Amino acid sequence: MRVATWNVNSIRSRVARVTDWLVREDVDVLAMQEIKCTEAQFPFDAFHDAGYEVALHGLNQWNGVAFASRLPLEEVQVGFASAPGFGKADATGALPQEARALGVTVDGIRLWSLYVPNGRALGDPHYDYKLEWLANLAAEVQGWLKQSDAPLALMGDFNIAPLDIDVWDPNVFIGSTHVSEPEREAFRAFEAAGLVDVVRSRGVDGYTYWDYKQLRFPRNEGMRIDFILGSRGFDELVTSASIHRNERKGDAPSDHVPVLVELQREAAEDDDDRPMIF
DNA sequence: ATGGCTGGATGATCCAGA
Repeated sequence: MRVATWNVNSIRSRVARVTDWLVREDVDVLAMQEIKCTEAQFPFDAFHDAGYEVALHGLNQWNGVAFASRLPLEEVQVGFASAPGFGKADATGALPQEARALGVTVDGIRLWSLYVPNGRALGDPHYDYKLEWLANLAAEVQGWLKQSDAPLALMGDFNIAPLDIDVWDPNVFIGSTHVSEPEREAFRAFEAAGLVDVVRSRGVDGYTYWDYKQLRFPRNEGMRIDFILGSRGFDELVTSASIHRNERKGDAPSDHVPVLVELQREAAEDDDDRPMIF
C-alpha cells in the first residue's frame, strides 16, 4: 500500500495536478492539507473519476484537511477532543475550532492528516496556539497508542523544521517561527511518545517546501516541514520512502511537495495469500 | 526598498502563508 501526504495549497486550483500524480504514482491513500474549501466546494468528481473516495474537514477558505483513498475510509474522526480553538470567543467564551486534523482508518491502519498552525511570529497569539495545539495532540497520541495496537501515523504539514539541516540557512531563521526551541521541543514530544520519522530514518534527504517568493525553488532554498511520523508497528511496515521534489516544478505547483511511503502488507494478509490446502 | 509569490474573498485591496 502506497500512502502519501501533501499540502496542496488549495485543492480547487490544483485538482488536476493532484489526481494526475495519484494515478501516475499508484498512490492508494493521500492525506491532504490546506485544501482551502468547504465540503460543498470540494471537487469530488475528479477524485471519483480517478478511483478515489474522499473524506474531508473544511470549514471555510482557510486550512482544511482531507483524505483521498482507493480503499475504504473507516472510523472518520474530525479533529481531536483536546484541540484548542483560535480567534474571537463566542458568547460562551469558546474559541472557534479550525479545520486542521482528520483521522481515518484504512485497512487496519490509523492515519491522521494534520495541518499544524503556522505560528506567524514568536510571541504572537498564534504561536502560543501552535504550541498548545501540538502539546495537546502529543497527549492524545499517547492515549491512542495505549488504547490500540493498530499501526498509526501522523502525516502532514507540521510547520516545524526539527533540525538545522531542515532549512537552507539557519542564520536566516534566527528569531523566526518553525525553528524555535519550543517548537522543536514540541516536535520531539511525538518522538518521545513513540513515533519515528519513517522517511528521514530511511535516509531520504531533501526539503518539502519552497517559498513562492525570491526564487527559493530555483536556488533550492527550502525547508523540511512535512512529515510522516509512525508508530513502531507502522514503521515496521515501511519498505521505502520518497520526497517528490518534481511536483514543485511546472505550471501552478503547490509550494509543498508530496511525501510518500510504501507499506508491505501485514502478516495477517499474507496468511490469506497462502495456497489453500484441502 | 527588509519586498520580490500565490490563493481566496471581496470588489483594488486585504489576510494568510512559513
